[in-house]
Amino acid sequence: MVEAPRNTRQRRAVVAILDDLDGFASAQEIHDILKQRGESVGLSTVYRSLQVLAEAAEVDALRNADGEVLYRQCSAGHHHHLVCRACGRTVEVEGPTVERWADRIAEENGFRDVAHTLEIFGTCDRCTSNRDLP
Amino acid sequence: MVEAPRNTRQRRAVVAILDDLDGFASAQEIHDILKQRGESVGLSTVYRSLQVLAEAAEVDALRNADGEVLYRQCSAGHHHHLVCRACGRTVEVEGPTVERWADRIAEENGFRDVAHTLEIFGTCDRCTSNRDLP
DNA sequence: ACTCCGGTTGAGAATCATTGTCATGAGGAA
DNA sequence: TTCCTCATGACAATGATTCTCAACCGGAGT
Repeated sequence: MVEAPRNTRQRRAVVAILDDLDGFASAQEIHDILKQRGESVGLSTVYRSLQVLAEAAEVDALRNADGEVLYRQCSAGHHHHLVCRACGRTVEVEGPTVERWADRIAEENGFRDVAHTLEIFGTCDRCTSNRDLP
Repeated sequence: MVEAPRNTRQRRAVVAILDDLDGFASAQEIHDILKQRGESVGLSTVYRSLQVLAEAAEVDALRNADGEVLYRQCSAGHHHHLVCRACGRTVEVEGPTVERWADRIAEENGFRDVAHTLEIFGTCDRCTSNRDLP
């Protein structure tokens, strides 16, 4: 039988941050924000909490171009992301055509246990207009 | 003016490996193969060569689930990959519909300098039948 | 409210891919 | 061949992430 995770201050704090943020953020960024808010949580615990949440599909995880893992609280169901490289602001998008296409391609080539990654990166309008400021 | 890269034994050796392999491989794997073949090349040099080749778009690079960067000599032009998680064997695929979809989504949301990542992972038929061998 | 058990925490060490350093080596143009 | 550079490679350094393990605390039972 699987044990329900305990309701600790630390895990609540991490979830609260994810609630507030609207874009993707790294574990280290979340750790910093927690420190700023005065409800410090150990870095290891931040990583562990995010892992658990990601496995439970309560948050989405993806890698940026530098290979860092970013996390975000998302709506349920399979979807993809349009992510601002600069600020992490994110738009959730659906691509039912893409899903079918990917599965068909995989099947045609005899691949099993298929998964796919699809993310769109760009610079959002806000960050574009904030260029070259002092 | 841009200098042409020098034609060194080490770079030739790395390219030769990429020629032989048909799937994606990590820098460390390529380094190991070079060592096995007796034409040892420093690990730093393997990394540098692959970086240069990737920037020149002579090889494609992607990250596996563990965050490792994998390299492969691919055909020219924009395309995506169906990659075997177990052996790295790869099928190049095109998805013109996906490209247009991604660009349209980004534009509709005011994002600039758009790029996208799309990879399909699975277990290929060979690796599926090789399961559970001694 | 008290106890106790086992999951949870956190400071620091460890891991591991990747990058930086810099003295030495070797393309290749003249 | 000479010489100027860029390239190489052994090694150190980086940085995100994971591991370790003793101390801690949530919460179920009493």
